[in-house]
Amino acid sequence: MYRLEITNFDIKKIADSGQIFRFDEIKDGYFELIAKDKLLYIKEISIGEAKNIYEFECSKEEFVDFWENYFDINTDYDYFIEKIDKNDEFLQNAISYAKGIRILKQDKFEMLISFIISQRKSIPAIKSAIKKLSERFGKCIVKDKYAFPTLEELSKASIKDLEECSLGYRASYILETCKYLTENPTFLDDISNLSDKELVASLCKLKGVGIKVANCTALFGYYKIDSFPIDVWIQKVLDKYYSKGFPYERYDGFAGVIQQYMFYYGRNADKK
DNA sequence: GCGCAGGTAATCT
DNA sequence: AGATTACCTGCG
Repeated sequence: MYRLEITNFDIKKIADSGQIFRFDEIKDGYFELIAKDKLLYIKEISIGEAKNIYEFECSKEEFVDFWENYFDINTDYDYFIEKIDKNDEFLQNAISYAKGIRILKQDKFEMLISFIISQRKSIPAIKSAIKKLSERFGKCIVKDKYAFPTLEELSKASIKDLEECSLGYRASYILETCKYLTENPTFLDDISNLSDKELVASLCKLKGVGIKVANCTALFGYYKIDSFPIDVWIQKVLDKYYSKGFPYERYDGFAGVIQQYMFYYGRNADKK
């Protein structure tokens, strides 16, 4: 057990923020998360004005070794929030609603495949496809819980196997991407040294990866927090509130954090 | 029953 | 370059 009292950290919002598909509230205030070959349960103890308290069902060592970095605990999100334009009404609303979201440091390969799957799918459908894929090709962590498959594991899948995981036309995208990565085993690591722009361009070379999927992979798999993925929700926000242009320069270096606040608020609160 | 969902690639103007 | 369209499947 490891208890944490912390600001700008809200598990429920993070689980529902669209950056992760393997994080669920399985009972009220009780969460299940699968990352790499780790399974973690988290209990919400209290949600406060400033700080929230959580109990992580793991040792302090495991938390410090892995989860602290994974949850981006040591980044000062107040710094980002203070930089937001006080006169920007939409962003101020978004912040008060979405405060608590952090950018998780997830696995590159998992993010790439997950966001290839995500196209033209609703979140429940994405989650269900990833679950099937993991159960079929990933390692068993404990009974009924499976890790996301590694490249080696997923490469064993035939097009038929993949289609059976409700992937539809995305099956060939995943097959070809796995094939390319097997032939170029250091590709995903090598491109991490590139500039954000070159990283996204490199990812776009993969079959089934366009600008949106590449940006999501960069933001959530490479922690390139300046990436600003534009999906239908963000596009709606941009059209409605920033028809004269969004001030990207102002948020240079952390636009992805702002994007997450905008997305969460736009999708969950600012409907229509 | 049927339109559409956190897009991409191919094929047009 | 920019606009249009097919694409699998599951959920509402």
